[in-house]
Amino acid sequence: MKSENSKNVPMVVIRRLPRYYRYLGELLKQGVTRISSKSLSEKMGVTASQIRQDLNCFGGFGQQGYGYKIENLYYEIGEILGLSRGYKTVIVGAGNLGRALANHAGFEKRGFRLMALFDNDEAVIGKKIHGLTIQPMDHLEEFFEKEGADIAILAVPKSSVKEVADRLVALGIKGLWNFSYTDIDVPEHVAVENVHLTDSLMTLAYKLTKEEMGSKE
Amino acid sequence: MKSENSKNVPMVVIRRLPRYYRYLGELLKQGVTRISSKSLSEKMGVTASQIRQDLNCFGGFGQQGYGYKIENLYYEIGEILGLSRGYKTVIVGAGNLGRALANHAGFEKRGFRLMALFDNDEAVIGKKIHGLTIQPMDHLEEFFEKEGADIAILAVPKSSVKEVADRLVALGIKGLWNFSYTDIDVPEHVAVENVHLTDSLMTLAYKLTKEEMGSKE
DNA sequence: TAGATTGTTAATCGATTAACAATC
DNA sequence: TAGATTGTTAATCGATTAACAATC
Repeated sequence: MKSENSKNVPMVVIRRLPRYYRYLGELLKQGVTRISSKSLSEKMGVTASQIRQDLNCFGGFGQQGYGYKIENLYYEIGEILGLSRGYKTVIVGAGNLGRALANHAGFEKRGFRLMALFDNDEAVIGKKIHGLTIQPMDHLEEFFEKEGADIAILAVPKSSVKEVADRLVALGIKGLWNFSYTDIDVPEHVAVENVHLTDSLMTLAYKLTKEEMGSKE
Repeated sequence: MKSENSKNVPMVVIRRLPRYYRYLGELLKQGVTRISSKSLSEKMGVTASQIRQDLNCFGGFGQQGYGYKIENLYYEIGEILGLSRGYKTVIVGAGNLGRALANHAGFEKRGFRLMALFDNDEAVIGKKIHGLTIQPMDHLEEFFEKEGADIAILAVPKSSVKEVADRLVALGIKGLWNFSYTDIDVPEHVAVENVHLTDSLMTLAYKLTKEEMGSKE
């Protein structure tokens, strides 16, 4: 058993945890109770070595000669990620994307609590989405005083994301999930995770392009 | 100048190209015409070495003693990614997310052509989104016969993604942009790019959790 | 020309895989 | 116990950074 103080786990390992979590959840749903790194590796298309190395960054979750108890491992990964912490989440920018994200089933299932939506467009303010009324941006400060929030989902246009991010940082936000087509610059203690959709689509385009080149030569 | 046949550029380099493209586009908009790897590296928070190494996977785009002509480099990266190929794109699954993606401004600006939306929910079929009428899934085969498509955006629930993906592969799709909360299994010649939103949110949660742990100890 | 900056090689760093002793 | 599989160390592989000769 390693120290709880998982100080320097490389980010590349962290980014694999949600995928493990996903596969383990699936197995659990199928009623499977234990699994070896070898058979999990075959399902996931990675090496068993990598799975064991990754998990051992956090502690000895397995049992020699037996493998891993799926329920336990699933729970532990959830804890590492902080899914039981019930992070309070707000959506800033209730356009098409913001509203779609509000209705995204997965987030609340994974323990995130959607508390409010904000926008400055009169056309959407007052609309009810996923049981919540879209509030004007002016209410942001008051909301943070009363309720507070851990995570803000940034679904605003590129042009306003800088200003909005600064405002949220001033209000004490802990993490920003950024969907705008630009990187944002925040103090080091604020966590940022970017979802650059256009970047991802361009990467897909590259793969097609490469495939086409390959077949022509 | 290296060979055009950019066969073995590591994926990790490819994934950085859209970000270069983004920064270069921004500079271009600001009227900047040339840049050195050093000053670009400062803007982007990466090393100048990495920029030069990355770009040299594709050819000598720069000029010693001068740097890179932004317009030229921007164009070249666009070509590498295949942005001028006008990839025909369809959205399968016109729920909240699918409809939001249809309205996403960035894609058409980057050369992707949205041709059609499909869904099997009577409640949305016939609705007009972004100038296109949502069609029933039955029309898929006919559409591919008449028009064809390169990329399908998969915004269907996890439960049907496997079936939908198989169907699209049978129709000759070249790339799948997968938004469902599951990995998909397709023949090797079909490109897949996953956008696992929940995975990304969990990664963000980890960062918050780590931050909190750190401040408590 | 002198200064600047690339393209590219070599050195370093980090991540993945292989191997195996420990042990359930 | 014997077989299986982990945890962990060592070996390999790949990616990043540093350095510098080439050259604009």
